[in-house]
Amino acid sequence: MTKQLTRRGRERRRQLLDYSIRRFAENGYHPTSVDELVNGIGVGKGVFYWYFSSKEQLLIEILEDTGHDLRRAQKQAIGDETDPITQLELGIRATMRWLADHQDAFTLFQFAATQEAFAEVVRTENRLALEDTVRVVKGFLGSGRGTDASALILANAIIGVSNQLSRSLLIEGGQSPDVVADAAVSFCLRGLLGAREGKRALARSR
Amino acid sequence: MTKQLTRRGRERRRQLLDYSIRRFAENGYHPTSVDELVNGIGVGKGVFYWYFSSKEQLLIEILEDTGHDLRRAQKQAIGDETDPITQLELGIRATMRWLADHQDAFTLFQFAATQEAFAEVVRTENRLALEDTVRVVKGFLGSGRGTDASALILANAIIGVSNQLSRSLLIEGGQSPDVVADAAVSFCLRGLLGAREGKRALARSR
Amino acid sequence: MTKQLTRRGRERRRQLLDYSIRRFAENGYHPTSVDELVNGIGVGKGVFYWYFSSKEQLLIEILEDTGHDLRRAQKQAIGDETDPITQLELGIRATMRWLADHQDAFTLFQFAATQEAFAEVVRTENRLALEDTVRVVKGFLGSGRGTDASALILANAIIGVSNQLSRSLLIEGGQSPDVVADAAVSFCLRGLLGAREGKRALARSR
Amino acid sequence: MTKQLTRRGRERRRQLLDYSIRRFAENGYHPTSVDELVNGIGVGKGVFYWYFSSKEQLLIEILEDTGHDLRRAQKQAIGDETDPITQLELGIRATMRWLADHQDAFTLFQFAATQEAFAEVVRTENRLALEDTVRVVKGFLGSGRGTDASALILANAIIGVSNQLSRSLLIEGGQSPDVVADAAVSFCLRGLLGAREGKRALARSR
DNA sequence: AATGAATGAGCGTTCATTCAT
DNA sequence: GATGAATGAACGCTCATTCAT
Repeated sequence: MTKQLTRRGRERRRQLLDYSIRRFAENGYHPTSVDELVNGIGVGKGVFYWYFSSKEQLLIEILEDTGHDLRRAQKQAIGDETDPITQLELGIRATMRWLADHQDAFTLFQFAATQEAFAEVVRTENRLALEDTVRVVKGFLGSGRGTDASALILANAIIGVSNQLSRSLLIEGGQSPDVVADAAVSFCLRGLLGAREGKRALARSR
Repeated sequence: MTKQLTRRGRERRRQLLDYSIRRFAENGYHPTSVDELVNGIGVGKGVFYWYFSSKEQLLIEILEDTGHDLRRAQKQAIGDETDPITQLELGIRATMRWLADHQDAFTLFQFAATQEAFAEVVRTENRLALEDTVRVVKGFLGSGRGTDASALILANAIIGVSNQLSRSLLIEGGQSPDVVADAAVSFCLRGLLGAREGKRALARSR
Repeated sequence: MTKQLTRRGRERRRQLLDYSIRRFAENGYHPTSVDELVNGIGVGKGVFYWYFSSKEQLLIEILEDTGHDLRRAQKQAIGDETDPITQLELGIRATMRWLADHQDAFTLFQFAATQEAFAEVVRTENRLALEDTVRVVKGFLGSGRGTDASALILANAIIGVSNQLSRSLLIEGGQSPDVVADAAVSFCLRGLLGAREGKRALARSR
Repeated sequence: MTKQLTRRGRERRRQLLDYSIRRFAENGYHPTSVDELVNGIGVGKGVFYWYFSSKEQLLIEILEDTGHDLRRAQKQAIGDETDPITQLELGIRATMRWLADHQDAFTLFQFAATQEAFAEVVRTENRLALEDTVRVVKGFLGSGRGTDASALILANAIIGVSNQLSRSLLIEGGQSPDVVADAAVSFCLRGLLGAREGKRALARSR
């Protein structure tokens, strides 16, 4: 299916991906023309279509690559840690560091989420990220009544806090990933601990 | 500056705004042409340029209108309530209800945030929303050392939770605004209460 | 369905049709770009797409217009003549005159017949032309066994002779439509008369 | 001039010719890219330009090859037959059989006749085919006043009948070459015989 | 206020051809 | 002989915007 590329081919492809991510994020996907991409790199227009079947497909591949890379970074950070609280903390820290290094990709996801053409990919990537978080949250909550619904809500809340803090403090506020991570971790842990207390209190009262 | 419009003129303008919001959200700002907008409404091309100086200006006006409307809804919900916790709860509930009714506008903000051309407006609107939230959070924290930095972080966390839960549970999950608001409120309150405890403990220890 | 055009609009459309017919025939459909067409007429490129949805659709409309016009000319020439032989002669003469005046259209049909994209239209137009001819031939043969198959063959033979003579003598040979028509008529009539004799002889022998 | 090829080279070239004839006929000359040709065969792009100097030159060679092959088939069918009527019949039968086997090539000629770039080759091939037919017709008419003009007309009529019947009955109608040939032969012979009668009557009357 | 027509720069994409390996 | 990569002009088409009526 995928074309077999020589080493030189793989480098060219990577170069196009990286440059496109940057320009799409800086200037917007639609306002950035294929012409601009190839001129920026200094190659002929045909090169683009040798490596990507269309501009749309390029962004799709960027989103997939990128989502995969973030999840990989999170998994690697957690390693074989078994305590859910530590897992959460390690995951959030890894996420902040990754977002600090890949702000452009983050912007592209935000954009792609608003376009029908990319909705499918974004949904898939979001689902995968959510599943990972849900898993950690469930480890934390233990099993019991209402765990599934609670875990989904809490996982979303955690992702919301992380994204918003990363955007406002890290990207716009220029703070360091670790400081931002501290803030996110402590807010989320309080939210989570309270949720577990609530669940236990509910269980005792029955 | 602003053109003086007849009643009929004001209705036409409103019609164009509403239809554009819907189409921009469904189909994307760039992929939706002015042609499509005027054809969809059934008027000639000139009409569009009678009411808006450009397509770009149209989206700017949408964003401003919309941001203003959300803040108005929040203020109205809070009314003259003075307890910060209740203020926060009323604000989050109003936000959820507004987002449920204006999902398209929400999508447009998300899109506009990624485009240089609209970054200024979005930043302004976000700043205003943040300031409102910060004010409530400060009321809650009381005054003291580190309040400003803490309030900014907490306000962002609250906004992050609200947005993410609205997106995933309300828009995609199809749940009712009030149920989603419950979840957001309880997560945020735990985060906030914990933060106040922490601050007090810190104060005592000095 | 079809856009309502002002008088000026109708004239522009006609101008585009006529110029395209000429350029497509002289230079080929594919080698002639939309740019060339609009530059040749001295209008902007958008004008083309105001009147035609695509270059392909333009040729389809040319073929339909043209086929309709030829049949109209033939019908008008035959008028209320009732003798089949005279009908045939009048039809062939009208055809030759029309082909002399519309050599470009003739070329376009020949081209379109070879392209999958236009095959449908060409088939339809050919069928209509053939049906008209078959009708005349049947009038000539009378009814009887094998008339249908014979009429189809004879009608095709007549069309083949007319087309080939028009191409080689009229278009390339530069002879007058009436002289070429004489040749076509006499060859076809001999072929037809012989066919009727044959049919009668066959009938008598039974 | 022509490159000296190894056996393998000759086979590759033949493979390219055959595949191109098919694709050009099915899909059109212009819409079929060199890329498609080499991918269809499974070779690299360079191979094409090793054997043919350009896509245009490829079609020219196809037309020449093909025209030569048809005339060869006709000559072989006639052999050393001396009776003009039998010659004509054998020629038409051979033509029908050849056309049945080479419908794609027939389509390509029809296409090429409409393109300035190939007009020269097509004219040459048509002239050669016409000369062969004229020779047979002259043999039939004998010599005398007006023979040349008559022969040209009759030869064209014969070719027109053959081509049209082949197209409509053989290719579209799916009938057998021999049945179609019967129809063409009998129509043409009646046309020819009548022409000879006419010429003799004319001669007697002087 | 409103329309239909027009503009023309610019877009995503294709493709015949070339060339280093 | 053959390949994968590259070129860049050209193509069909779109679209924000303007304008005469």
